[in-house]
Amino acid sequence: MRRTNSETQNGWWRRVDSTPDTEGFLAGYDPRAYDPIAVTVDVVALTIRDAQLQVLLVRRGEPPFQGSWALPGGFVRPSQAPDGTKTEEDLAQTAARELAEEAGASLRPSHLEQLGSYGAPGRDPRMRVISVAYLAFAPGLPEAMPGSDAADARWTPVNALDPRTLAFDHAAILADGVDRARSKLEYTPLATAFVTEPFTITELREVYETVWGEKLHAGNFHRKVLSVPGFVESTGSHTETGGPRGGPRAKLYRRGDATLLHPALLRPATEAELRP
Amino acid sequence: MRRTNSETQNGWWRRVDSTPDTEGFLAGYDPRAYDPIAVTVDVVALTIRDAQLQVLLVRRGEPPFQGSWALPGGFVRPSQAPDGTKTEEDLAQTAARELAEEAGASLRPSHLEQLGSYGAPGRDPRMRVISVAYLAFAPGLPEAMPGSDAADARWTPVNALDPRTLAFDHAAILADGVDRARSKLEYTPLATAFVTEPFTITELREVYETVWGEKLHAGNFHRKVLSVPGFVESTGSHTETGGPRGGPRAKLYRRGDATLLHPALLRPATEAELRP
DNA sequence: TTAATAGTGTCTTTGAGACATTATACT
DNA sequence: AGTATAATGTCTCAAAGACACTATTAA
Repeated sequence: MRRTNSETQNGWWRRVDSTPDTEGFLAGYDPRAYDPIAVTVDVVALTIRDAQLQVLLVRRGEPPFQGSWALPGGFVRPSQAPDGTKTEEDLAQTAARELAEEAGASLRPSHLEQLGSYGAPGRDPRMRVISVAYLAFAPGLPEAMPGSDAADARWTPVNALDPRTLAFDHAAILADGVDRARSKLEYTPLATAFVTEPFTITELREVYETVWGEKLHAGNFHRKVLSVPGFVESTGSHTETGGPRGGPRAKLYRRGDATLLHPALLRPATEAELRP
Repeated sequence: MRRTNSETQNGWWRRVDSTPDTEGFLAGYDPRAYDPIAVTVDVVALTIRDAQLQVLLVRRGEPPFQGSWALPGGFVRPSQAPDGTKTEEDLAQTAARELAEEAGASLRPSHLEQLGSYGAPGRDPRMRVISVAYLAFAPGLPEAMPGSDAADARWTPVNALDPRTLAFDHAAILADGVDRARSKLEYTPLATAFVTEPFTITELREVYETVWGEKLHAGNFHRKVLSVPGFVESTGSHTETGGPRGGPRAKLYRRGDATLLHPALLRPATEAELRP
């Protein structure tokens, strides 16, 4: 149906004032007379800790799904509060704010992108809720979770997670987020979002190995990364020491200016992914 | 902020009943006391007609943006209407329905995927509106638009379109949709969604040339398509006649069973796309 | 001294692209 | 006949991957 027709035809969004000027149009809506739709923003925040891909989860303190773990998120603030305060906020800003409030201001994701929206009827038992999911990459924090607005938030290894323990359809959202991360490593330099600068080529390779879940050939990976224009750029310095079990000191790099990798770092195609 | 906290802390979604059981929780919301957020679904429907990439647009009959062209779309139906009717509908179903109602039931997109959500404050002057955009591919229809629910709907060449004539932020949504289509042709067999079966390799090449906007080498393209497992499969038959200006009759193919192209059909990298 | 690691060298295979060639069918 | 097109062949170059090798550092 056309938006302009739906307003008058089915009464969902009723036009009280029938004059076609904009003023009357704006005043004519009375959506409060009908069942509302809520919009939330949920965040799949990924990091690498202890050589594992981990996701930030918060424990729900109230029903529904009380006691279950869930993705951090919250309702989108409407444009006007009951007290008249204007709080205009973009969806991405909402995602960043939710993340900071859940995990503490110290969690500054180095990458944040929209993942997709989830709006199946019944995904929230209370009402129709459309959730706009965001995907965040953060470098691994050596310390534990900093002081946080949410008492019960923690990083959880994705592999050691029973999907059935997640609230709502968050298991599906998480799976989509991990899929997105895996494929984005192929043709974007986003692996650098998981490490802190400066970093070594080996650290970068460990990002790929952790997210993809497979060992890569160190020598070939090294040469390949350096051959992609703009992926990384040298800092000119080395690590202070060699590895914990020996080996020469590694050269240090920072992020390059490329937005796409060309040629890409393709993972070997799995037959199962190519065919249904 | 955590979802469970936001409900009590800032009063956006007020809990009237403080007992923590689910029943009380469900009854406790009173979102009608606050400014609502509306959710719409808009569709970027692309096809190829007259060797041009075209998008389906509808003319708005009412303000805002009265007289402007817009993407087909409409409000998402809440789970319960005022008369008590339950209308449970998925977001993708909503997109398909909007498309059918705008362009007539004959428009059956051969591909429909979610493109992204657009929720910047002020993108709709009436109220806060979150739009979930979908991307649809349809084979070119030789006839004009069939009898339709919307009187003023038409296919428009994307290139000959002044973005300023589009309502809301639909120019940005359209640009994102075209970008997505261009890159999806590289690593998925979705070019076949723009043609009707059976098709020739030349028809498939014309899809790539039209969407990418550049000529491809016919011979190399031919060999490449046939070398990708599962992209197309032969029907064993030929076209009835040769081309309008001569040439042998072409073999006919149908879609294969691949979901990803391996190896992919990469377009030559533009330097401007790799660097900022 | 032993072992592990960073980084480089070499070879093979695959694939992309430029270009040529053959066969077919329309005007 | 002349021309356009479908389909295939050939050659070159780039890149991925397997493997080897050297240099450097920690235990």
